[in-house]
Amino acid sequence: MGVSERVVGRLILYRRLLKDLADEGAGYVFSHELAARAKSTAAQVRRDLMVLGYMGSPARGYAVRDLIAALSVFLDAPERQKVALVGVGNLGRALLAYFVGRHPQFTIAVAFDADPQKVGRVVNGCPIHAMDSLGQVARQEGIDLAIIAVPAPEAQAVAAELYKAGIRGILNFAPVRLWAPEGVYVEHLDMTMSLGRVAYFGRR
Amino acid sequence: MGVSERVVGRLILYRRLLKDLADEGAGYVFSHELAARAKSTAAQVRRDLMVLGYMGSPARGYAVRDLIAALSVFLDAPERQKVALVGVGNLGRALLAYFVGRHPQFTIAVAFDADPQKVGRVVNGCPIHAMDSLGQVARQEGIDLAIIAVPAPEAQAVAAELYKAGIRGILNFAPVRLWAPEGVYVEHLDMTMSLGRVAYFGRR
DNA sequence: GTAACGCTGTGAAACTTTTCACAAGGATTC
DNA sequence: GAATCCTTGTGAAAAGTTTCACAGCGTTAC
Repeated sequence: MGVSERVVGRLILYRRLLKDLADEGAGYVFSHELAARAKSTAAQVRRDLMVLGYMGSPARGYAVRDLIAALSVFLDAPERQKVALVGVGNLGRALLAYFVGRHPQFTIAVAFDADPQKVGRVVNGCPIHAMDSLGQVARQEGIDLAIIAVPAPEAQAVAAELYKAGIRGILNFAPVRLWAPEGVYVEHLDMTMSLGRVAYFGRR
Repeated sequence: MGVSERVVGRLILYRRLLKDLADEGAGYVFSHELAARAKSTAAQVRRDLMVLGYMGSPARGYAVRDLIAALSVFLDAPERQKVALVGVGNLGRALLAYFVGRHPQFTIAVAFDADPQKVGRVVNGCPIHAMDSLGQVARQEGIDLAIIAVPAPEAQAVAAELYKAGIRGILNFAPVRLWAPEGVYVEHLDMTMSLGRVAYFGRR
């Protein structure tokens, strides 16, 4: 029973929307309401939620709290996952600020940078280590996931070090298609490609 | 003849890979070589390239220079497209540094921020205007596209202003699903969703 | 009670995307 | 020049994803 990347992405979105609903005090929600917030369709929402096993009531819809709980059981690891950030340039610092605190299921536990000036500092509560200690520190800290925010030419070498350190997933911001061994999941977040697409479709 | 988002994304990737190949001095390339670099398959590459009308030689493959040219005719606007950045926080500054210079087909012509401290400054060659001048300045400068890098609660209001100013495409970094009018293309680049997916698939 | 309503869960249809498989054809070798 | 090789372009099959459509049901109205 493998769930596709698309479905998982939407489930993550639904959970966020449901948290907004909970904050607004909603107790129940219908698939078409969730769909309106997700800019999707009711049928799509119901189909996606099938993978959870959780069932809504035909008359009241989904209990917001319970559905959030079911989504969290499905999406989250039993324990908080530790993330390493590699590359503390402009983008890396922005990512630290963006992720720190906001997401209880992740901790950016350590960062790495090649610049000796940055090594030893603590940014947003995250200590910066030397790049050549990557493997050792990552193993020692029990890091599960990594975010790569280094220049394109260095990304593949960084990834190789991460694989050796036993990392299981990578979020790659460098505009390079990374090779990954069996069993490691890599997501490429290619901002240049995204802007290119906006430019293409933005003129019909 | 509508080309899908996925195909356009891969064409953008192929052009980047072909530029690398050109820099390495390659004159011709086979579909399976391009596929290896794109972490894809030869059949996929050939199918994607069909939309260009450009044809390779059965014996030599694709002429690198010519294929780059055909891709550029397909992907790029006739004139350089002007982009506005809205929100010059940590992420906005990182995006300015990331995009400026590197992409001849775009210019980040102006930026906007709500903080009066930042208004009037020039970051990476890009002048920062007040948020309430958004509509006026965007029209005046003839802005085609926008990048939204403001906090989530402000994103929809910013988008509404951009629509009024006649923008045609948006790249949205805020974790909010934006509503868009007919004819405007919005791409959601949701970093939290991406990290969530890495966390999910990174443990099988 | 009973009827009416409008929802969920889900088979099946429709549509989209990827992969297969092969005819056609240049280049190279003999 | 004929044979061989390995490629491209593309119909057709396969796989994947979304949408349709409706049976079944809890709730509310009367």
